[in-house]
Amino acid sequence: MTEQTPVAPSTASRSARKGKRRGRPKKQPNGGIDTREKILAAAIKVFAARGLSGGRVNVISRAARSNDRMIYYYFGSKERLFVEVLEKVYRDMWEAESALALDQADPIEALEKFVGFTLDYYLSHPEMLTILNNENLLQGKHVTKSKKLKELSSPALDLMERIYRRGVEKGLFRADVKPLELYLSVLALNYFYVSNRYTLSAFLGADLTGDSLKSWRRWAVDVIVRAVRV
Amino acid sequence: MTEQTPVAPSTASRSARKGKRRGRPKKQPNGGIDTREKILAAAIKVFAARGLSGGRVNVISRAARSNDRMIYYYFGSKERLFVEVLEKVYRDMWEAESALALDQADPIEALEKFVGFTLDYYLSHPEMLTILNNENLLQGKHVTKSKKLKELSSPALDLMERIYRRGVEKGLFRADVKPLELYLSVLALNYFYVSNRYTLSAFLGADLTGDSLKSWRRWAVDVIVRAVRV
Amino acid sequence: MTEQTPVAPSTASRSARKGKRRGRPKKQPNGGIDTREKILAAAIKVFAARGLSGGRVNVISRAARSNDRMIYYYFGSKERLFVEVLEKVYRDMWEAESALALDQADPIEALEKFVGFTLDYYLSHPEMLTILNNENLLQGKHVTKSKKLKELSSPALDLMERIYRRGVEKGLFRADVKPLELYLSVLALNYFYVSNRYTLSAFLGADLTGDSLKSWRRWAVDVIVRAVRV
Amino acid sequence: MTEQTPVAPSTASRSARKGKRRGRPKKQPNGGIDTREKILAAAIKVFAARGLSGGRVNVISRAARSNDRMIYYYFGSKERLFVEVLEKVYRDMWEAESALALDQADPIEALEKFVGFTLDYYLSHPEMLTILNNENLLQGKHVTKSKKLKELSSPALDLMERIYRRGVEKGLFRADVKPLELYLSVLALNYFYVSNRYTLSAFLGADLTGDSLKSWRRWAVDVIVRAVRV
DNA sequence: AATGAATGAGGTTTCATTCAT
DNA sequence: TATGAATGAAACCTCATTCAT
Repeated sequence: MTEQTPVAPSTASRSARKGKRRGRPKKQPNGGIDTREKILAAAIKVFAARGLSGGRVNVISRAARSNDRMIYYYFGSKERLFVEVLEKVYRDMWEAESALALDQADPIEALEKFVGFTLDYYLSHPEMLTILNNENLLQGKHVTKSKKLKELSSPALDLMERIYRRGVEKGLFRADVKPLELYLSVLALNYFYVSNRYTLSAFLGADLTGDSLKSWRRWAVDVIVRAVRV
Repeated sequence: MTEQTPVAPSTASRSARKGKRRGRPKKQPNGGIDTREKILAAAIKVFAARGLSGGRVNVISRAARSNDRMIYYYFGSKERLFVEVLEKVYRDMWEAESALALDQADPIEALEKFVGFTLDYYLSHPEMLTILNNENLLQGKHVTKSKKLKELSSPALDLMERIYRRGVEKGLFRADVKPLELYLSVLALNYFYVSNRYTLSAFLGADLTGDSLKSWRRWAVDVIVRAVRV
Repeated sequence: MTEQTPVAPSTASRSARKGKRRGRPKKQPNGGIDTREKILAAAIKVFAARGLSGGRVNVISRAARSNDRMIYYYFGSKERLFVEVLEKVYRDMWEAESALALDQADPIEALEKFVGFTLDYYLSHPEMLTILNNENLLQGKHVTKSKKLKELSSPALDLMERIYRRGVEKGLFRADVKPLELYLSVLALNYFYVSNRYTLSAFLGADLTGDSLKSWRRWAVDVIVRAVRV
Repeated sequence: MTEQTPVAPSTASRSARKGKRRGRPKKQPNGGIDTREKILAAAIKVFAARGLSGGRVNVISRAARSNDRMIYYYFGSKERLFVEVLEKVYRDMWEAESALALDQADPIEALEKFVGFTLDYYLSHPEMLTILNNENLLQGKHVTKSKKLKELSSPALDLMERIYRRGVEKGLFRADVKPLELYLSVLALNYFYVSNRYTLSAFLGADLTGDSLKSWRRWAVDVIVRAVRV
């Protein structure tokens, strides 16, 4: 599920319908809620691939095998659809983070697993990165608006704090580290690598998948562990 | 039904309208090249603020105190303008990097300075980040196209390689580090922090300037140094 | 120089403008297909009067009492609209030709009627000529594209073949004539006269309507009949 | 010299010039009048290939290896350039017609040669046809304006009158024919065939060159001769 | 719940033409 | 004579959105 997928080659002209089609229009209701989900899923792909302003309502509805009108029916506007996309993208990530059961593990090992998880999540959900980039472009405009997002917050940060504290208690980690900064560093190393792989590989002439990726994974773990180890 | 019918009074070719121009035209040629520069500068701002698809040609030309037409005169299309913007943004950074004179410095200190430089550059050139993000969104489409960009490459990577080698020679750094990964890590830590400050501060409820920024600067240096030190 | 700068007050996505619409929108849906027909009819007039490149989308939509957008809604592009115009113009002529019931008539008389019909059709459908001229200018570009046109073909050619054969059987016509060439000659004589009347009358200083037209009609019939008569 | 030739692939974007070019502009005067001729020649091709409204000033200047400005320098406007094109196209044809020395020949043979000449001229100067078609589209607008054109007139019509008179005198031709109509018929048969070859061959599925052309040539001569012979 | 039709505003691009040197 | 720079007007086309059924 890369942002390369369907999303339609963007050229397809919406219309040019011939005068033939006269028989009653074929409405195919399917329970309703289903359409909503399909639109949301399509919107994630499209916004991820083209950004907010580049993602066309039309392209989304087409990718959802529905029609423009339904987007307004369910979401009211393109922008509100985008907010829902943001919410879903975050919620999905937080759900995945919640499933991480690292509280019992050895702190160092927990750290390693957390780094790996982050990298894997970004790799398997690249849409998350581009959508966040977009939100950063707009200076957090929608994130700020969304009540849902403000109410929640990343379970991973809490997790990181717990891991860190246990590491300190066990005498494994130095005590003068801010868990938030540690946490952000994990994100940073992985976010950058995944998000910038296209421009990077253009310059470095090497693709950043395969062995390079494995090497980076080891390196990122190493950097993080060394950052806290006494 | 002859072709004579209403269809409007007009005239087949636009030239027939000649002489009707009213109000004195205010053309203020200035040697040409100047306009080009102004457009490029304006485009950097606008694309940085709104992205490629969100950055309106019209807004750019106005910001450059010129008119749409000149964009096409000098650049041919919005997209080619974007490519030039990309080129300029990279070139500017590489020029700044070239001014770094860290070859004589103590390797550790050189590393520290390099981290600091990167952070400062991103902070003072945030347009670089959003423009790169956009390019990543488009999967490096334009970077790949630009011959200029492919021919050049970051002086900083070379610099980092030299610093690292000297550190190893002096017995300060461990020998099993890939300079490229070290280099990317410096970028990653700073890129992420600056690029994501809006969404991050929305979630973390704290702004990431001021003291937080100072703290991050120290932390980033620390992370990098620890990553290579024996 | 942050992306915050002036650059205009706007908003990245157009949707933010919502709700500002003033004055009541006057949409007058009419079942749809009607608008399509009106556009097509208007397009015939406009393209006939100004050619493909001279025929402005804007002028067409206004003549159809609709708006530009609907042209794209129904036809996709100006060029596809032109193709449909071509198709319609041909189809209309072929329909008219189909109504010719000349199979029972005396071959000579049938020939005469056919010549007259052609002249009359061109006179009453001058748009046909200019549109065809345009297509010839473009070297048959659109005719070649249209599947519909390629599938069909002029009933008149068949008719001409039948008339000719009967004439030969009855010993009225000489046997060494190619019906296709005979047919083309009928078109040629009438096409030229009607199509070139403006330039011709400019040079000849006489208008080609009225008596001149009557005279030409007799002449054309005469030429064609003499061409085949034994 | 078909209208297919250079004329530039129409896609070439006029500008997108880089900021490099700083040295003094290279003016390469060449005697002046030469440029004028080159523009006129280029304009004939371009207007022939695209019509008046479709023929871009820019494309013309480029095809003439000059620049837009020179068109205005020499011709004042696109439309006046078109008028000159019209004039030249007519003048060239009249010159060719003047070279026809058919006054001594046998009337029948003269007729045959005249038909052949017309066909050949159209075939070798297809630009003539499309440019005339264009002028007809515009209802003779420019032809009417041009004083030069009105002062002159086709030598061929005079020639035809002389041939016809001699034919009548010799008892070869019937006496009740209007030479003008005879003349127009010659033009018509050839004009139609050459002008419509693209659309015709699209429908008839056969190209109209080669053998078909030879056949048509014989046929046209035959039609004309039969039209006047007693 | 679902959809075809309609639309205003504006987006990118092109055009003929003029200015200034 | 020649040319680069500049420009208003408009061309084609697209977008998000609403109406009406």
